Amino acid sequence: MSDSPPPADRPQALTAFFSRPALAVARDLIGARLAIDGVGGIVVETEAYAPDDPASHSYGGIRNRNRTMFGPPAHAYVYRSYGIHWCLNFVCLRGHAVLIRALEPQVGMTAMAERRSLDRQRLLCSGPGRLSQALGVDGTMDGLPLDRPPFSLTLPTEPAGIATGPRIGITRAAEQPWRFGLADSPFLSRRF
DNA sequence: GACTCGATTTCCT
DNA sequence: GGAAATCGAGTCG
Repeated sequence: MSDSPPPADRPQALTAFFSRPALAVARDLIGARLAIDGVGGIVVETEAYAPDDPASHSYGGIRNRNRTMFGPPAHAYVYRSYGIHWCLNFVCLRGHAVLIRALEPQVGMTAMAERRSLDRQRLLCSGPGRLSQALGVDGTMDGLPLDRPPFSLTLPTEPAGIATGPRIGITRAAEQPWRFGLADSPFLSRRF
């Protein structure tokens, strides 16, 4: 056990964390530290999507595009939005997923600025499409496990002051307050 | 701050 | 074949 003890505890903890409904996971992810290839920051905004939710990709059953949402928890679900942007989600219970909408940049900000052709921190990751561009997320990361590189995910140790509100950019079930975030963070895609 | 437009994939008819 | 889509940048006022 002295050579290279595989930290079997961490991945299990991550799997357990994500083996819950998206609503619970989305709330508890606020304050987590996410990095991809050493580029990332603090999660400040999420949204929950569930199988019985008309706004969710998983609504209506399994399809080619949403296959990953029905796979094992603690994996990435990446899809293209409006044909232009990539969006990063984390798979929870079967058919549940959490959309990562905004980060507070902390590490690798040079790489982010380069990918985004921007230097203003506030705009680096304040939105799902921007975040994906800044972190280099694309379709090849769909289905990758979150407990191994290039992903690095550290769960929050203490509860944060969480604000809730209606989700953004959807037409069905738009009234559900399934958006979560740090109310006073300047890095939100939109204020609550 | 509000509005318009771009550009691609997926799914339904 | 066509509409809708978990958006962002640019423009106008």
